[in-house]
Amino acid sequence: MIGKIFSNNCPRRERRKEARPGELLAAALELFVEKGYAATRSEEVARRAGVSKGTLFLYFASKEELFKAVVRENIAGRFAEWNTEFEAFEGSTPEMLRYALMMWWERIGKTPAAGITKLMMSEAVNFPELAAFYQQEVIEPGHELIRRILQRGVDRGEFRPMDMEQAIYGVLAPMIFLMSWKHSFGACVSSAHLLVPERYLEQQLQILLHGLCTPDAGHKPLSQGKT
Amino acid sequence: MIGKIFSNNCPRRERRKEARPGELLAAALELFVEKGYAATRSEEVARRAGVSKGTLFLYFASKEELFKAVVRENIAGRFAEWNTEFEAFEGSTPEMLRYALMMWWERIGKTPAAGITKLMMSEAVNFPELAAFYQQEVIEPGHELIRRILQRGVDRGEFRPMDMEQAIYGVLAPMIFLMSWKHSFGACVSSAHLLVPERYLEQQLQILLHGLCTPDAGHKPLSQGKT
DNA sequence: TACATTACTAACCCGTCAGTCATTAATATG
DNA sequence: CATATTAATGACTGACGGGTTAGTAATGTA
Repeated sequence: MIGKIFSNNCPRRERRKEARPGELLAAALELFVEKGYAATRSEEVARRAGVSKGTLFLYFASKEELFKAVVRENIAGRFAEWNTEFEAFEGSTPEMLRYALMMWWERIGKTPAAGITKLMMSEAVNFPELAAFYQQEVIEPGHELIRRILQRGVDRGEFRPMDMEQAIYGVLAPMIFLMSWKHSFGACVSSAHLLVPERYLEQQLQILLHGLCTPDAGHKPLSQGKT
Repeated sequence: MIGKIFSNNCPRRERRKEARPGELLAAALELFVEKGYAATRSEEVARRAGVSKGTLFLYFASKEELFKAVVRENIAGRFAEWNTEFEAFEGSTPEMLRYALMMWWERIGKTPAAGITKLMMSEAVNFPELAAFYQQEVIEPGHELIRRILQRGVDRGEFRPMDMEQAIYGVLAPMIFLMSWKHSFGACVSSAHLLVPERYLEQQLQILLHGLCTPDAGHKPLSQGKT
């Protein structure tokens, strides 16, 4: 755990060089997600990790470097793995899209890491260096991943030909909205219950695939039960 | 001639009690949208409105009250008008949905007012009082408006029956995402051109209505040109 | 002209926070 | 034990920003 409390006879100054960076990163992730980048006090990060502020700056050169390390640890480092996973996928592209959405939800969306994306949207304007970093390390790989899925669908005749760039945002938007909402108004009691992530994603997927309209002709009806 | 520092026609202290509030609100809107709530310095708002910081606090009790006034002026005050406009609408509900999206884009989305929504998503967690205010004055009326449109579609047999609350977010998400993106990464050069609002909205509408799948049977193909 | 009112300003107060550095103590070594 | 090394500390600094207020000047009124 983070932030041990030493009751009486414990030494004030533990020396644990190996463990500090990880504990500081964990504390930083929590606080950045909770309060945003600018509003997070480095002293509080340190305290939550059970050290003093000086120690934080011993392991990370600045608040900005600390944040970059958090992003690398929690998001940027995972794209390689996902790319290979999707190259091996064998089902239909609609299935692939569902799989991608659900996997994303399990591994990012429902975890604290989702808060980082929301945070970056919030602070990109005020911290252009962080924005450029995020653009390069997260946004571009993410777009590439979605683009490949959609292209596969078009190539196999499962999706209509489409304006690819806009369609990428069509897939991205529901996910980014979900993260942003969950970490903003979703955290306020009065509206927390209205948006139910799993149901929302399921419905977004149905909309993406079939739209809202009634099945005019031989159009398959909305069947939510099975894979 | 001796000590005269004010060279010519530049009076330092104009007295224009009537004009100040409007000018301060305009300056505040610009700066809040540009930098966010917390990052906006009240002194800069004052300077942009051509007065000193003291004067700002003469007209608005606090930074928070200033912000609320900006929200009222630019968003909250308009729902009544929109509600009556939609009650008089006579076309099909898909047409109504398109009209709503396009009208929203013209009157909010493409204006600086859109930045306020993005801003609120960013700072809701850190300023719960502002969040509650916004929830009450903007979010709830907005939801109600969308709910009415979707319900009309279902009642008239144009839309499938649906989980109404999640579907509201299905309509809201593309709009909110567009605002957020436009005012965050959209403002960074490297990705600004990728998301083209008008085309994005058009495609979102097509997706909402017809989905991404190929027209299995008598399903209309995607025709973007006309009304 | 003399005096009253008030819109406006500049300077100030007080709290906050990223980052620094002299000091302290835990460990290693002999 | 003595001594060296270094992980860890927390008081300190300088800059910043919301809000206040004593005082100034524009206007009104006689």
